[in-house]
Amino acid sequence: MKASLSYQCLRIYFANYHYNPDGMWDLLLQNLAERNILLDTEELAIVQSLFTYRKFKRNQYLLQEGDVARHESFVLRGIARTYEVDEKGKEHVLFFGPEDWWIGDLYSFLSNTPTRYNIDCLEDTEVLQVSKENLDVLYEKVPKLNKYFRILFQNAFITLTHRVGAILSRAAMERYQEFLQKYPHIEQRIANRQIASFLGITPQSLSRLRKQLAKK
Amino acid sequence: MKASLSYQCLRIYFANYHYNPDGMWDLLLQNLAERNILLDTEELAIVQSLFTYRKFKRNQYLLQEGDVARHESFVLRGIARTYEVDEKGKEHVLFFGPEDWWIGDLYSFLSNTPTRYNIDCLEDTEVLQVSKENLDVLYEKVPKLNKYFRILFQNAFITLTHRVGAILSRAAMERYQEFLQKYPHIEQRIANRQIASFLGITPQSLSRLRKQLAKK
DNA sequence: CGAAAATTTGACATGACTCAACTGGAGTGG
DNA sequence: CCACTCCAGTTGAGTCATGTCAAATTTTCG
Repeated sequence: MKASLSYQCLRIYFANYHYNPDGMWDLLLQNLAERNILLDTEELAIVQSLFTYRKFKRNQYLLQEGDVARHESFVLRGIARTYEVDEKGKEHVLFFGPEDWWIGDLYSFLSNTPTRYNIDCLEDTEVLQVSKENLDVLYEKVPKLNKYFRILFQNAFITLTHRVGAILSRAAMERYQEFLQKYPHIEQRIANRQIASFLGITPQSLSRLRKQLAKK
Repeated sequence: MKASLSYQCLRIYFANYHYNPDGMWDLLLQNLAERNILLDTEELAIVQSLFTYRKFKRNQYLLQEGDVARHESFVLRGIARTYEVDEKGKEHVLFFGPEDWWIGDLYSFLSNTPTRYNIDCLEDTEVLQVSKENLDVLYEKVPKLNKYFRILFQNAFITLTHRVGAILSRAAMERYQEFLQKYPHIEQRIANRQIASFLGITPQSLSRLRKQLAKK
């Protein structure tokens, strides 16, 4: 199992000529380091043995409604989105997951129950994935990862709290401007209807907001 | 109906009026235990030395906009609310904090910056508070608390994600019914206008929803 | 280049908001 | 014990932001 896994990773390295094998772990390690989590050689080896590298094409799904989320994914390149489909068939974007972010359905992942969300790729996307079993081993063998994810979830909680506040108390225009200011890099890479969906408005409404902004 | 509710509150009030010092830590320890965090005698002593017990009256503030959040609070009894005031002076409830929950403004707490939120008590409320300095010491001396808060924030993140999904994709009526189902114990203790604010609608709209429900 | 998708625009509908008035219960003081 | 006030909740009428549906236009991508 482990052997074939390594082999597969190796094969993917070569298949993906854009990707530098030596640098594959840099982004994750940097992300850890930014939260003051520094791994020694042994810990790094454990991490490397328990994560799996995967590539997804644009429009390919990482997770589909009804399936159980088997992995959490750290995005190395590209951008994914998590969305929900309502009873009228409309999509509602909950998150964008560009490089250096984690994506997945935590609830499904932890509880082993079918997810209500879909996650697909808005660009060709590369990720490092960890399964629940492996993550449990990781927490066991590298306890400092508890601190890492504690900080990660703390920040996610703060961000989401702010987002709920924005939806509750600010008009669509204000939310759009906040979005532009907060995620300028994402805004340029994704379709307006995705942004509209994230903001909780229709593409038509967003178009009108943009028109108003252009006037000024 | 109203009478029995008042009576119940009264009963609870008297039952807890003379707080039992020996039992003060039970709720927190139980909360830890539910997440498989068990403290030995030494660790318990450390925790007890770094938390502070405080009582607040109904309508009293734990935190006011513009101040820096110096503590995170674990609610032992009563119920608090976190709300934001928009530029028109309207209040928007982000969270209710009944017993067994944590409340505070994490962002202000961690970054040492003035908060945009207010936290006040909807009932007489008792809490255990920890300051940032003490929490840092705690993480240092009782590393397993990283795991505790990691799990806590994980769950908070899941709950908030669900809430954003609900706001984006479901009508007011549906959100209200979800709220009733999810927090039946809270619903009976707080004013409708607080619930309306939490749901992101006006008290008038909520009143109309309730009328519709009653018809059926 | 050409088909499909995304965006924009217009006309109209609607759910939720605002403002204002009314109801009823809780608390207060004469 | 009643009159009075206060406040949450309810109800009604009119308004407004945003949604819906449909069509025109632009952009994307095979």
